[in-house]
Amino acid sequence: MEQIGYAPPPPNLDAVFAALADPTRRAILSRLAQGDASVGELALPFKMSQPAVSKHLKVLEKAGLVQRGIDKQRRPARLNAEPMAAAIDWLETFRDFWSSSFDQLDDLLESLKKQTPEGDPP
Amino acid sequence: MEQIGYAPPPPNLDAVFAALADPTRRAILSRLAQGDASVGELALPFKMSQPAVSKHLKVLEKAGLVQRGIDKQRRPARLNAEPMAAAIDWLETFRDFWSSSFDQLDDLLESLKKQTPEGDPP
DNA sequence: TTGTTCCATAACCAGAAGGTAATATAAATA
DNA sequence: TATTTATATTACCTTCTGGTTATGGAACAA
Repeated sequence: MEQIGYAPPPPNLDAVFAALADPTRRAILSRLAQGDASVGELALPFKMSQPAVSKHLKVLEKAGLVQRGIDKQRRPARLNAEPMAAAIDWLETFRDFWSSSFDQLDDLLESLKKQTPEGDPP
Repeated sequence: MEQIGYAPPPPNLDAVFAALADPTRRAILSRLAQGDASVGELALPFKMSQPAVSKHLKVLEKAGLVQRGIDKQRRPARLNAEPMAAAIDWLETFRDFWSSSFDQLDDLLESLKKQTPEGDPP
């Protein structure tokens, strides 16, 4: 028995969000939250070919969301949620903006009477 | 002055995560966190054509992350972070899995000695 | 050894994504 | 009215994505 692919790369938000953008992959992650699963086990409930699932797993793996093991002929997948924390970290920087969504429309109407204001981007 | 596109659609995680998967779009969102901006203002710092930015804005709009206004010839974009909350909600369901990332490798090694366990998917 | 199970890989395809340049449109300005 | 400004739209191109079938290889089982 072995383990491959040590030292998962630092979370790449591009890859992480892209991986999460597919419903099949999110379902796979949810499934893996209940325990490791082989490719075959994952392929069953989704009416999809086995190679398709292998592809999805590879996308999840490159995003660091899944690690693979080796167990006889199987290559069990295990959830690695750390990149999700990175995604949340990024999203949290916007937290201020969804607490005050009340009079947001009023704000918009108001702000547009003046000219558009400040700001220099990345 | 007017406002268009009322009643933003309920957050679609597919669209939200896909929108977030592009670094230009994340940069646009960060920029908008500092204040509304017109298309031209957004296009400047990114060395990209104006139509490209318009496309990105449309993706963000469909994901509900941005609302557009009308101010004379301008169509200022405003951040709407609510869909981010939905994204976080989904991600938070995995929170258990990134607190215990210590001996995760050991866990993996251990679990693979037995057969793969339980679980029935979506 | 032979077959079977589990998975990966290759080749292929249609459609979506991300970019461009060129053009059209709408509102402000001269 | 003519021009300029701000944005959208169109047409086009290339690359990526998500799926397929077919095939190959490794490990177990008979």
